[in-house]
Amino acid sequence: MPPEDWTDRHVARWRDHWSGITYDDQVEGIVTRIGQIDHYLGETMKRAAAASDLQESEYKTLHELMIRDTPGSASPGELAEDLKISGAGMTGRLDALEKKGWIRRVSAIDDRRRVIIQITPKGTEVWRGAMANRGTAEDELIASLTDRERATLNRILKKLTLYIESLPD
Amino acid sequence: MPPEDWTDRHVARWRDHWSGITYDDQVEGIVTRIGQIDHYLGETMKRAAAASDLQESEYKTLHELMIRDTPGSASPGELAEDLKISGAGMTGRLDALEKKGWIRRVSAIDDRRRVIIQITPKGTEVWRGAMANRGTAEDELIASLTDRERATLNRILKKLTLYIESLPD
DNA sequence: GACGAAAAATTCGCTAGCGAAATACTATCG
DNA sequence: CGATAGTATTTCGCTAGCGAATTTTTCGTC
Repeated sequence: MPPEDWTDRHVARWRDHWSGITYDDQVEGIVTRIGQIDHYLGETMKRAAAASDLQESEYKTLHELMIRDTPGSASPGELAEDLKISGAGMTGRLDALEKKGWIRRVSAIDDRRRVIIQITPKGTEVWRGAMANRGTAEDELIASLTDRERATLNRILKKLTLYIESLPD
Repeated sequence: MPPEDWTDRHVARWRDHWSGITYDDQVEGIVTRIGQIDHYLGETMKRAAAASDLQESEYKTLHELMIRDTPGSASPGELAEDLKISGAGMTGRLDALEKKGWIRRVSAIDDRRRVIIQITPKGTEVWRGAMANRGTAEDELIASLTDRERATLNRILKKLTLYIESLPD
């Protein structure tokens, strides 16, 4: 008898009590497990951020600003899109980072609607500190898989992400 | 040359610009893809909820209240734990549902600290309507995988969830 | 060149959720 | 039995993020 996780029990409760409502075991299993894992990863990211006295949103924003083809430089709209938050939310995040002196806003030359967000030397230092300090919880989670399982998981997950990315916005 | 998803490009940017910062391609791939997929699933759930004039939080709460060994009956703490939100957040959600007449709060007999949340007939009706109306976006996403890939994905994801569930709280 | 549509960033008013604190209740231990 | 620790729920003050609206600028068409 293989061990059960929370999702197995959730799916069993559906089966036991609501036979009139159609659902697919496998779909529900995948969807629920992805949700559970993502929640855990979110918690580990909050802890990693906190280890450098950052909020998760600060950590994510700095990281997305640095890991790009133009490291340390991006428009608010690009950042919002990559981080999958609204423009209004992005403005709020940037206001907070600007206040702390980690970024600055510069008007774009080629298009006066545009703002360019640039990391400051202080912001770079904060981000590097956070990267050095980020912990190993993700690595440890994925370490519970074999090398082969990791490759397989990435391959299958990528089929899903390619599907999602093929959809119109 | 296999197609690239957003995560491939993200990982490439890391490699191209920050060789001094250690990371593991496979880990980053898995973690990022799970995040992307979960975000998409969240969006589909919001749309499914909206199809029945529900907020996502309302939809999730009603669903968790119904899909349990005691369908339609649970304590706030149990619901909060299963939904992975704080007790304070759970109180807010329940206040909103109670206001709409979809649930009621009953004092527990065996333990006066406890409240029992019970679904009302109206709440059951709303939930059934939402389930009937929930759309097929999840099914369609997972339909991009073969049967074998689905089973494999569930098996590997379950290894991760079992690891997470083995950790102390 | 004029006009309307689209785009970029921000503002505004609102909501969901958080952590800490508060209150009441229950369990355990000496 | 009394004191203490732990538990369940809610309240409180705060924050991040949302959708809609706003303002300015750019683009495309005639």
